[in-house]
Amino acid sequence: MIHSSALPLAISGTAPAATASVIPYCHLTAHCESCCLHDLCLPEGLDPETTRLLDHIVSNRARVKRRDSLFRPGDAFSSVYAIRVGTFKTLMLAEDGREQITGCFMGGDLIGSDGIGDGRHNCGAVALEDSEVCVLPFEQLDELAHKVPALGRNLYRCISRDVCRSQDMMFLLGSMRAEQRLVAFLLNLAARYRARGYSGSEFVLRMTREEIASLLGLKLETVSRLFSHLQGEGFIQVQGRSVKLLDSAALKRMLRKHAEPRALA
Amino acid sequence: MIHSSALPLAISGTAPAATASVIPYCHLTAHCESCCLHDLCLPEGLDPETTRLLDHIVSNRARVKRRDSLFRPGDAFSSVYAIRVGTFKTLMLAEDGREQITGCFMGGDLIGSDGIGDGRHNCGAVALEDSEVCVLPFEQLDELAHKVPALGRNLYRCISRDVCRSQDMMFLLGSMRAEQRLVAFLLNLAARYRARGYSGSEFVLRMTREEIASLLGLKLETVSRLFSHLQGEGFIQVQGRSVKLLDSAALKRMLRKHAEPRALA
DNA sequence: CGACTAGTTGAGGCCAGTCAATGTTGGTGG
DNA sequence: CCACCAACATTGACTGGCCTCAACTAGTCG
Repeated sequence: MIHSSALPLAISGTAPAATASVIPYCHLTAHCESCCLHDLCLPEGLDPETTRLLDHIVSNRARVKRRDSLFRPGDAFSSVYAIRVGTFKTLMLAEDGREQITGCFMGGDLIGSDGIGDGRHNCGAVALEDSEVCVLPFEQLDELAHKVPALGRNLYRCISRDVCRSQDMMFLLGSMRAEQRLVAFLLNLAARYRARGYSGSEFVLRMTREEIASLLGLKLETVSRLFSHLQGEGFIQVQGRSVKLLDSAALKRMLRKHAEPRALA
Repeated sequence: MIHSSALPLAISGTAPAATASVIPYCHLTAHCESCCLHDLCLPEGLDPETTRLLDHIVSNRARVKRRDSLFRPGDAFSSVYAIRVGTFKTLMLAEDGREQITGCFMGGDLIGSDGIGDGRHNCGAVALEDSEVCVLPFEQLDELAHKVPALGRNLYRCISRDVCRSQDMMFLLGSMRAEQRLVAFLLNLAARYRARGYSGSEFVLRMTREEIASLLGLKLETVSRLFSHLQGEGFIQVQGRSVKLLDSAALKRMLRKHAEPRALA
């Protein structure tokens, strides 16, 4: 059982008490300017001076332990968060407690922008491993953006990309079969790891089968079976959460057609 | 057959030639200040002076005829659009030409923000009936937002709400059964019509069964059957595209449980 | 060791998809 | 005005992909 509700919140909405549990992060090593994710994150393309200004906005950098919530659905919105290290899932809760995972985010991704709209977070964010985020109080961010147009632009861009990401996900959920969904998920992960300088053909999943299933609108047994099947076909190699993509070209081909009526050999 | 690709574009990306086909709209009746959608749209909460400034930004108001595209997937991004009158669907195209509908938008909604991210529209927007939009060139909008912080805030809010809307849709596609999806869709429409001063219990669908099916990740026959079934249960009344919600409470109850194990009578 | 979590695999059932026939509606032209 | 046609919608019969239920394995932690 995941006692997520019993675990202490790393950061919770605006409650001052909660921030006390934030483990202080060494500021010497944490500057946008020198951050290796610079080009994937908010400061992308900004000049050094602006980057330094942005650096001052980052009120604190927080560690979030595995399974802790960065924010929860319904929490008052105050900040957006840039992931420095680690991985997060975003989720929504049904009335009966079941969770629907809506996204998987890694270093350089900005999360929490869903709260700008009406001051409350629509989804929650939970760390999939011990992680670190830069806390960007939105008030201050917005203020700085008015002084530095380029930053405002970048912020719009980040949020807009979130819209696109969600649209892509709706496309996946609305029009792909189970196997295609998993393949699309794997290829998406691969591309994002590659963009971050890691191997795009060999990586470790941060999610359980159940979490992957939830994200893809499937059941865990189905995901497990699909992994086995893709391995059987020689397209991938799976060992628990370690995945190796053996034939990316073949995988990409699987996304082409909706349901090929079994073409002849 | 929908010859959408053969139909003239009302407005297409940045090509100046395309704007020639925009049917000029009577400017006398089209001011944000006096627009009845004022409170649902970008100028929400802005003071009269700012609203007037925003009004000047609206370079033109365009009529888009039924089945015409306002923008297409891959089009260069230049503007966002506020719907004045009518309804639009947004869609994405698979390689094989099939379309996946990702949203349904009506008066007051802002569409096109998916293009801010990387300068190209991720999805397309097609009018479901003869419609009118306010064209908001993003460059100018952004510029004005720097002078008027409140406008910038509203713009962030609008885009963020888009993120929430997409998340809600992912929740629907990922965790609801067919009937629940249709019910959620109907209740969502009802709420939006109500917010616009129309009846929330009796309205006309702007989409075909096939379009509704695509939006909900189903097939048209399934949607048709579900309509018949909901009518049979006495929850709604359907006649083609005219829908009457007879028992909203019962409909809302249907969204509660994932799959009730057939409770006894 | 026992308890628990995570993952795999099998058997069977059901929901929604597929295929197909028919009915309905709305626009167009004789 | 009606005939005609195409698009839209409904309904039935059947199928199959994914879910459900269940058993079993492996790894981890107190």
